[in-house]
Amino acid sequence: MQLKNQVEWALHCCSILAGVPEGHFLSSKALAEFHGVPKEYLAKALQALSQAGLVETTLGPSGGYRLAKKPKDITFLDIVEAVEGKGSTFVCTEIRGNNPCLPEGHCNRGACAIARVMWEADAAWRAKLRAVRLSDVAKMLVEDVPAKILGDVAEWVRVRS
Amino acid sequence: MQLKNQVEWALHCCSILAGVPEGHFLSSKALAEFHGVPKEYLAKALQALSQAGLVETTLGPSGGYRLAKKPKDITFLDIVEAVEGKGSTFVCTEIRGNNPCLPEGHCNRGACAIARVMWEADAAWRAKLRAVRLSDVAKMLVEDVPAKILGDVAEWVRVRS
DNA sequence: GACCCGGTACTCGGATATAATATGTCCGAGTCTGTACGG
DNA sequence: CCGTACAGACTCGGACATATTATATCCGAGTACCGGGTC
Repeated sequence: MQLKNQVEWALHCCSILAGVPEGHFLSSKALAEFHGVPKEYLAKALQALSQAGLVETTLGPSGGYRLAKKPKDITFLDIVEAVEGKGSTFVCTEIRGNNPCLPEGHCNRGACAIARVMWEADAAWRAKLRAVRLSDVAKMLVEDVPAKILGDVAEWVRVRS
Repeated sequence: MQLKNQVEWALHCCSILAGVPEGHFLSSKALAEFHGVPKEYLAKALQALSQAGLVETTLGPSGGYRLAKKPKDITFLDIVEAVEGKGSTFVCTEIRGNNPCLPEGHCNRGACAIARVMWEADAAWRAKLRAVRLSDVAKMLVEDVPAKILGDVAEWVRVRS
């Protein structure tokens, strides 16, 4: 099991979009160039974000994407679920129903014990992702990345938006 | 992203193997019949468990599988990792390195902020799985499943092992 | 009667096809911008 | 000089191929059991 690359791309793109000046948009082409990934394919990830209502789009020259909410109101989980879907990582196919020892017409009450455990773990994963907001990334970057580079990136975004 | 069906099968199989009488084995054929899944394919999941050292095998008539450790010493994480691999669900491809604003020869120190968050969530997921042991499943089943059925299953296993 | 030996049937393990999904690419519909023209 | 209409170019969005992974299946190597033969 492995998350799609698009998840990583979407997260990085949102992190960049958070720095787009008010009222401006950043095109998928610019985002693709910035991250060094195929433009056409990255567009699919951005589409998913758009359908999830996380980003807004505009067509035409100087069009592109921008966040639809404030960075404070977008969680990692929002982005991950937009790309990967909201379904649980574990799906119970109820194979316990094939148990030959079950009496005819037996009906299992509630979820099976194994599924419960797996779903709990899944919930813990999602809880961790829900706890981190896009605004938190900005703070981390300030600590990690030299101010000079941060400034250059901001300038690069400003020019392309 | 979705876990393989084999994970579910492996968990259920281990839960059954925990009830095999001391010194006996249960064949993949029996496990497949019990769960109503293709025998040959289930064997792959059991192979993974075997390679991970979770189960022991014997060939020949009355051969098959049995747990290599006590149910108390086998966690859900052990089983999941045996089938899915130990790799993180999130892989960082370091696309930040493609950032055009980076000075020549710039070397990123430490993991990128986004990867750190994703890995933390992954760790939380694994921690939940590590906290549940195979022996806990037996307790849950006692609460969920009528004693009559539990007894029938134990008898079924005894006959086939 | 006890021991040894060989055949048989059953087991696991890895190598091999098929289906589903993730990855990557392409083209068309729509719209904003910039310019040229007319008032 | 200002407003308007139009052409162009750029955007997103979905439809279309390819690569990788998951699913399912098959066959061979190896071993424990069982029966017969021998001491």
